[in-house]
Amino acid sequence: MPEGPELHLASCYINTVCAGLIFSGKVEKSEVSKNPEVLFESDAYVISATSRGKEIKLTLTPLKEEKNTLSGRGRDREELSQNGLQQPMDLVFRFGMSGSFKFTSAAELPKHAHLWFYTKESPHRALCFVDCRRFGRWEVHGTWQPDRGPCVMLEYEKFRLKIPPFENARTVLEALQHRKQSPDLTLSKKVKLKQENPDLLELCRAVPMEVIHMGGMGYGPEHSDDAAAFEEWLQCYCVPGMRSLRDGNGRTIWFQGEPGPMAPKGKKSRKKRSRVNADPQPPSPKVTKPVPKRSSKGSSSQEKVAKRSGRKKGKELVQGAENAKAHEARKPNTRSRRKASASQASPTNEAPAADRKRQASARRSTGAVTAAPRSRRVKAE
DNA sequence: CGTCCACGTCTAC
DNA sequence: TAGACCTGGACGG
Repeated sequence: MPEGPELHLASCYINTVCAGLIFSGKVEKSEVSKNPEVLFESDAYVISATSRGKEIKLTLTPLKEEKNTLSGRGRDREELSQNGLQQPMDLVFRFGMSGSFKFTSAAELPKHAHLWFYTKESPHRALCFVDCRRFGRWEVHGTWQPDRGPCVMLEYEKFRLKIPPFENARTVLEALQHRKQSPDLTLSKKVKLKQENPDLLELCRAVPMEVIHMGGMGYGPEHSDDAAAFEEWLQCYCVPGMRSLRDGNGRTIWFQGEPGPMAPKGKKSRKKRSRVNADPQPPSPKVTKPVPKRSSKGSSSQEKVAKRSGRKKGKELVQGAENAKAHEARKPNTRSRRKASASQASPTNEAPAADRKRQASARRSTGAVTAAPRSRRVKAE
């Protein structure tokens, strides 16, 4: 699943489950995937992972002792050294909207597995790239995509754009003038100061870091325990009482309080199917009374999940003062999104299967961070 | 059953 | 800067 902290968690997951494990044989790809074949084969190899922003890199490293006999046939020359040994290989993945890694029994590969690596042991297990919507990509001999921004978490010192959404540049830049630090501080001291006195930029890192330190696999399909904890952690995204707006790209931005002077005006209803939504009411400028942080204390976690499951559509997109009412009215009808998952279909068979329920749309925190007004209040989102 | 929506890129106009 | 690329859950009728 695809956001910064999640990609990083996926790399941690891979390194954890693959620690000390020997993989063997060929790398297999589903029929339906349009991504490239991975022409790697080794009798014994190990897998490790690293992440950078929204990319993850797997490194397949054959063990030294290997005497490769047959596997070179028909393969690209560059894959093999002169003595026929399989060379190490990097694969770079992007997760699209629904990618993830799972480590499972090889006999029962997950539905929507599109690339998998077998362990040498018997019975075999497999590390699988699973991607229901198939927006995910991988590149053989991949490198970090050169024109991507730096990693918010691991390359913080390079991540200094300082541009909150819906604020105009002048305001942002002028505010930063007042935070000037002595120019003779070292970079690391500047970074330390920022950590101790977090501003929006610092929180762009701190928030994903919180997700990482939550442990587990965060959110995503079929991790109900983790997902409940994650939803409890969310302070803005899909939280009743918070507001949302669509930006110029049709992306829903969640925030608390005023959207800022450059907020998109209500006009721009969604492309194509917008007739129904042709917003009769202009966006209410009223500030929603903020839901107190952790106000749900005392209710059961199931209730909390249900409370957050209301969907926003049409004129509800801009949630103003009436939101609390609407939310209350909706509450009795909202279904829990938690559903058990069941069957295990063949990974090469992508026929629609109604018997498998997944949660492809868990909550996220990104909007909360990006749309947050500047101040400590950000922290409450 | 049909419509809307979702954690992201890509590329064709 | 619109679509395109996909599946499947939630919801409305």
